[in-house]
Amino acid sequence: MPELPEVETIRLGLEQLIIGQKIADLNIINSSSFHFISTNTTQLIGAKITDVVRRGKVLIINLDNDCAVAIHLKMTGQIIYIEKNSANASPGFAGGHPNDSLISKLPDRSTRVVINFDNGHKLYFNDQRKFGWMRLMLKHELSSMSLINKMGPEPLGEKFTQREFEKQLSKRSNTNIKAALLDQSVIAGVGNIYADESLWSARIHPLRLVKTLSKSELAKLRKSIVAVLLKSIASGGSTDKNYLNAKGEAGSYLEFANVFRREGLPCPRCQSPLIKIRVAGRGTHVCTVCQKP
DNA sequence: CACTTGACCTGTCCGC
DNA sequence: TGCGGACAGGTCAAGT
Repeated sequence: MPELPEVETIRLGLEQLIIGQKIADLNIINSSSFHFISTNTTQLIGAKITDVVRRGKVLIINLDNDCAVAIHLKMTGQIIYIEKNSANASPGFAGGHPNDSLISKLPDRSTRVVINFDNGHKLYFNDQRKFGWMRLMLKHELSSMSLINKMGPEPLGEKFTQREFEKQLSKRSNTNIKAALLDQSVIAGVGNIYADESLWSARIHPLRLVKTLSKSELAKLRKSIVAVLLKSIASGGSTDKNYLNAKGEAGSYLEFANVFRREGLPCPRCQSPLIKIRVAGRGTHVCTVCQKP
């Protein structure tokens, strides 16, 4: 379930851990978890990592040649970096690895791919449900990948203005607002957790049709999306079951969540019990007093 | 065309 | 205790 804040947290971690490192070899344990798009392993071996970027929920590791590794974690994917001999204090993890118990367990049965660096450090791609993927591809083909070229604006980017938000939503005017927020071509990176949290914050019921929302409601919603995403990044993302950052650490945002996975508990604003319904095929958390249908 | 639903997977939890 | 089934949700293909 990694959404924008979780992928961004991983990106921030990888940025300090793997830039400049040289890839020695690749161990593909589950073949459907790693795709070669107009490429092969020779383009990976010996390449150095130059930078790590993100587009929506997609993580992109750029190499010092014409290739990049694109990664989608879908629901249960993890990208975890482990240093050689990391049980001992090492330069990257003074005092030991933040999650020593994890190290002794990797690789485990959810490990799908391992990237080995020439210094002995490793990058694990774990994915319990095998929905996620890594793709070695040519950089110039990244922007034409259908997933990316259809993506809407980055909600934390300068182009995510009120005018742009309204324009994007007008593409889905006849559907409910929750389905629209989950549509990556409307906004990139919002998933189930942050759709629910943003709608609660803006006091909008998830089933409201987009075309019935007033300008002021849409303004409140846009601000709520930005605020919720920023707060989650500051908390290291949300760990529900599987999510861990690049160092193997959980995120704490769910401690601050107002509605997500809180059905039966009192609404933090009005104290009436939160309920769980199904919208756009997803479990959806709502306060029907604050968020009028 | 616009929108909704099912498939892809595996682990966990619930009821019997 | 064991077993079947529901559930978790991101994206794409198929269906309405």
